[in-house]
Amino acid sequence: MFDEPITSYSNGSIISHLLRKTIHTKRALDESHFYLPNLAVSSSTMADSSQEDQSSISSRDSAAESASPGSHLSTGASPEEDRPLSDHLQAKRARVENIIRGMSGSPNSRLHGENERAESDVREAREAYRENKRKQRLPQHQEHHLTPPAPSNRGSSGSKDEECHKLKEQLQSMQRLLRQLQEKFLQVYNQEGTECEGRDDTGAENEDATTGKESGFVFPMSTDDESERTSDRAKGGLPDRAKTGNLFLTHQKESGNLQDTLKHELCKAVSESVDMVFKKISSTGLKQSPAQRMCPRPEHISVGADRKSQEDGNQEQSHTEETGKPRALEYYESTETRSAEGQTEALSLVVRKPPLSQLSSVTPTVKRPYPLHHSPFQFNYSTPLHDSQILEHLLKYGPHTSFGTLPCMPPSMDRASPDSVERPWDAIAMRSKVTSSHLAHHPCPSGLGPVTVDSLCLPHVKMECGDLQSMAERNSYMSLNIQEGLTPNHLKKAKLMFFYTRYPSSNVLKTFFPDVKFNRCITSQLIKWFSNFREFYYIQMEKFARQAIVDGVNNVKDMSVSRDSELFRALNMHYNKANDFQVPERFLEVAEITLQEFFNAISTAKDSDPSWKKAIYKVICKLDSDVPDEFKSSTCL
DNA sequence: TACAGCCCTG
DNA sequence: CAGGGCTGTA
Repeated sequence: MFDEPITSYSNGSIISHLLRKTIHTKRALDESHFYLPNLAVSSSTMADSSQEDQSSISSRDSAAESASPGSHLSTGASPEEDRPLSDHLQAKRARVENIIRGMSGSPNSRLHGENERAESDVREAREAYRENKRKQRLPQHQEHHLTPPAPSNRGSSGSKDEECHKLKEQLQSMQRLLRQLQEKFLQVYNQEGTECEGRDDTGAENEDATTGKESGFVFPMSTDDESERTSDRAKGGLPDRAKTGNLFLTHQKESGNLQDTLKHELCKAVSESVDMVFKKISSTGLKQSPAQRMCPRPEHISVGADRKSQEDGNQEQSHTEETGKPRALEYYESTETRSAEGQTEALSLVVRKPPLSQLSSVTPTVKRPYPLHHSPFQFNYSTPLHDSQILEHLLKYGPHTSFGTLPCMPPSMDRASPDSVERPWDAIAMRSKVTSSHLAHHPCPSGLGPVTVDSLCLPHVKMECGDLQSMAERNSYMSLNIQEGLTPNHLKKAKLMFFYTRYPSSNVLKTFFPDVKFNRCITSQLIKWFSNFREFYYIQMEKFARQAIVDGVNNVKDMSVSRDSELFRALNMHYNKANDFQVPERFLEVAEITLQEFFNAISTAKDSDPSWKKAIYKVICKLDSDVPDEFKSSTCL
């Protein structure tokens, strides 16, 4: 039954696979193949994931990253490949049991209605289900290169042992539930089989050939495409059957419908059970040191390879399934269902939530050998503070939903960036940069178009749906109210103020940046800005003055500055790039005076004096005019 | 000594 | 645009 490379299937597809196989063999299955002696794999996997957190995170991280996990898994060169196949199967079975258990808490689950045998377990699962409702669909974390040593060997804490024990028990109960589910499924199927007489074999094979290919390896999550198909079947199922005209078709539809429904439930349950496990583990991990909290390598490392291997076996299916599938769902699939052979437990599918200090060691090294369009966003990186809320929201409701429901998010911030492109992995690198340095000190509100992105130092960062970028912008918006730093809007405002004042005093700055919490650093930065503005200004003046002299201009009166002149265009481009500000006439006058000063100085060879410009500066600094009061408003821009 | 401002550099 | 060095000034 398991002689085919089942290990290359994803954890999601394994469910379909098991079901399909179960049907196909019609109870010929020996339970002992399925039900393995102990839970050593899964429990040790659990222990290992947390335990590795304690001991060898950084080294293993780097090793995992450099080891190109994709090829590692797809080629089957892993040492785990040599492990008894039963280990994987058992672990996966445990995982499925976990899923089934989660389903038992779902009101929609009717296929496995009575679970008296595992009543207490079900209750526990329900509680866990409720507990983790809010965290469902978190990206999962897989550990493919685990080498599971005994937790006690490395002195894991007692609470962790306890957690592992609990999880072990849960897994056992889930195994039982899975068996029940399989039996149920078989019952239903065989009922239909007898009804449909000799069709059974054909139907089973057909199931294998069609349904299996069609949806057996991905979760039929309620995408438009899939739900449409499902509802079609639901609509057509019973009536068709009554017609008896096409019993074969009827049977197919019903099985497909049932299977779809079942898989849909399983799909939901996967997220929930994974979240449940993660929650348990993370709660344990919080007691550890920051370094220990570092989780094993993120799941996405293997995703590309997994996907590839999966597609190798199910190319037609993948193509048909993926068209019209929301990105978010694809992402979940990619993380959930495309695990490879080492994937043993939901436990290891953990979202890392290290403290900020861990960011630099986590994010920059991530590589992703993954088709660009397959992963809309990555949330495996750390999620401090409100980011985590945003991520949670995204994970719960998908990337296309509004953030308006988030209490901390003004509804207006919900729009996605227009220039978003699918570059999820760049987004990873972006995030570390943004979080570690720029967002904190240079929050950047949107509204400046490309400037915004550049100012955030995100020139190569493109995010599908604008999720991450808009997230960054939301960060900026929120910071805008805190005003612990200067924003690009402040810079823009300062540049416009330069049209009035070239040498603003500290008091002027404080007056005209009332929304800025001034300290020595901020003041220096603002002063530096104006210093830079002046620098550019004078450089332009000198350049044009010299050019005029080269061009043979003799009379200083020929040196004028109008809105048509090149000099003005250069200055306007610098200080008023958007050209949405009417430059005051006074600035033209000052510019003209400055240009003439330079012209005179250069024509009289004063520029031989190293400090010849100082005299000009002395003149120009007296030409400042008052900045309009409109600039005092913090919302003027 | 502290600070503002300029210059140079990246 | 920012950082750092340098200079002039109070």
